[in-house]
Amino acid sequence: MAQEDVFKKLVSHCKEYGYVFPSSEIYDGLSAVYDYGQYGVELKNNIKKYWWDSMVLLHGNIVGLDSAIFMHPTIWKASGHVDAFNDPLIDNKDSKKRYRADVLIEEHLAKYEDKINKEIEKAAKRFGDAFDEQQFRETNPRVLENQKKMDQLQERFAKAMNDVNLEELRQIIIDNEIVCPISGTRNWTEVRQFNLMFSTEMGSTAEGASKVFLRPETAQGIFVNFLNVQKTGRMKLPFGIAQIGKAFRNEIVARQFIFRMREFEQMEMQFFVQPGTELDWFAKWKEIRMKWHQSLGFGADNYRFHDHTKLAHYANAATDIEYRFPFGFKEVEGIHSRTDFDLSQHQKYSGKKIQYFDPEMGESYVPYVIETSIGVDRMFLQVISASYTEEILTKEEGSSDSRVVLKLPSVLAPVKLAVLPLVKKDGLPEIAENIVKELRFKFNCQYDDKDSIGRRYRRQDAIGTPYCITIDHQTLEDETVTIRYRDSMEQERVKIGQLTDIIDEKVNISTLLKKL
RNA sequence: GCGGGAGUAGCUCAGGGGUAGAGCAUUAGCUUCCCAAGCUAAGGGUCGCGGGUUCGAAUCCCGUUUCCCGCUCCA
Repeated sequence: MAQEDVFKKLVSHCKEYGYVFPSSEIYDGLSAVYDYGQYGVELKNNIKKYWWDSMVLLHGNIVGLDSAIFMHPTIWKASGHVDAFNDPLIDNKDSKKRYRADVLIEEHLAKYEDKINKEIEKAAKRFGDAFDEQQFRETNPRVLENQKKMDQLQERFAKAMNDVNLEELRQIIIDNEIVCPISGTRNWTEVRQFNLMFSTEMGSTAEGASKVFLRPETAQGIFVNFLNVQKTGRMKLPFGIAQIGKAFRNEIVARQFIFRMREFEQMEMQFFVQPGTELDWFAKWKEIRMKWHQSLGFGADNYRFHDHTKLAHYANAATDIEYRFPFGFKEVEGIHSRTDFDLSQHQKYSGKKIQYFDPEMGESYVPYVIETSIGVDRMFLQVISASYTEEILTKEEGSSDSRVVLKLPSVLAPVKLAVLPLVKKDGLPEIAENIVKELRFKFNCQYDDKDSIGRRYRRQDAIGTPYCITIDHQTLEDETVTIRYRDSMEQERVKIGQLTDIIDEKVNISTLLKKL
């Protein structure tokens, strides 16, 4: 089956079995927003718990934080989000290409510059040593003409950008007869602004309200709390701060199910280190994080690093951990060496000294930062697409049969076990109910006595329940039950009294953590 | 934004002017059988939305909207 079809089936499986629903579905949905259903939320919580414990529980020098989604607007000035991601975009209707309107105009300005320079070059050749560039610039009519046009355009462009006047930007493009480099036409759409960040009003009255942004990343909440955590926790470098939380981005297109959503959840850890040691720590965190992913057993071949050659303005090294999704290798987690960019920016904008006094070196400095940032939803998609399996089974008499099973790691599975009376009589349901009453304190359990036992097994397979406990007539005699394993479909007979220990050993999160 | 495809039951789809259908799923009961599809019954739909043509529209026409795929952007 084509991978694309597998993905489609996975998406509808998620909806049909209570993992992921399209948001606001009864009102025709809301593009690129999804809700997690009864099993989805359990799986998501388990993923978050596994990440949190691997960071905060296992590292004495990493602590947690839960900073607010609303933050002071200046934070986004300092981080560069306000200026760097506010591009005015324009489309050419013929070539269907989209451009940044400001870039088109800047390129046009550069053309005037080129023309002037060419004039000067020509003149320089002609006049030889006697050439006076300054005088030439001031007197040559063609240079003056171009210079004047350029200055006027520059002025008009700067004003339009400052005023965020999108209509004026379009008018500039039209007036200067700027054409699409591909189609060569001037058939332009309106200029539209794509804001990365969602904004809202803070303050209940219209007059007193001020604009605040919904955070586009959790990282800044960590940076602005650096001093609070460092001082109150008496933290010594190197140390880390971890946070799980929602973030919001106005993506231009948002697609591929929960891979790219407008509202999503991040698990970020910012690790503060001594300047100069950051690349060693970068390498170390690459290794740690890859190990975390691979501990889930989805196959080492399905992961790779994608090192960035083009770095963001704040980074001096960056890599992605990519997973082989049904639609190709895609980023799940980013690891960035962010230098001291963020803390320095906040130091500058807030006017507060954000530094660490290093007792060994006897001096203060702005720490460097290694960031690990993983998308919860992408991780969810990784887990579920690695687990989704369609199997053809051959029965003993030769007929074939199929099943859909989510082979989720037991530790992450939403429902750990189902307790099933083989038949709905002879006191078997009562025994099953008693077992559920006992086990529900430790595990997410289900009881089911509807339909044939085979159907009930298949239902549990579809939601990824790793263990089914079946109560049969032998139970009445010797207090044993069978455990049926989801992946192998094999069964094992055990004492009722042993169930807690047997299951706990398999589903306890520490089983995974010990592998790290 | 452009191009293409699609909206009929929870899911997969049929029906192309004349009473809204099937399979699976769901619920209740029967059956008691260790790996789906045994029996009986029930519930569930203003056929995406709005307008038009018509005695009559899920069906024809116009508009609109949502979703999916591709392109443009992505710290």
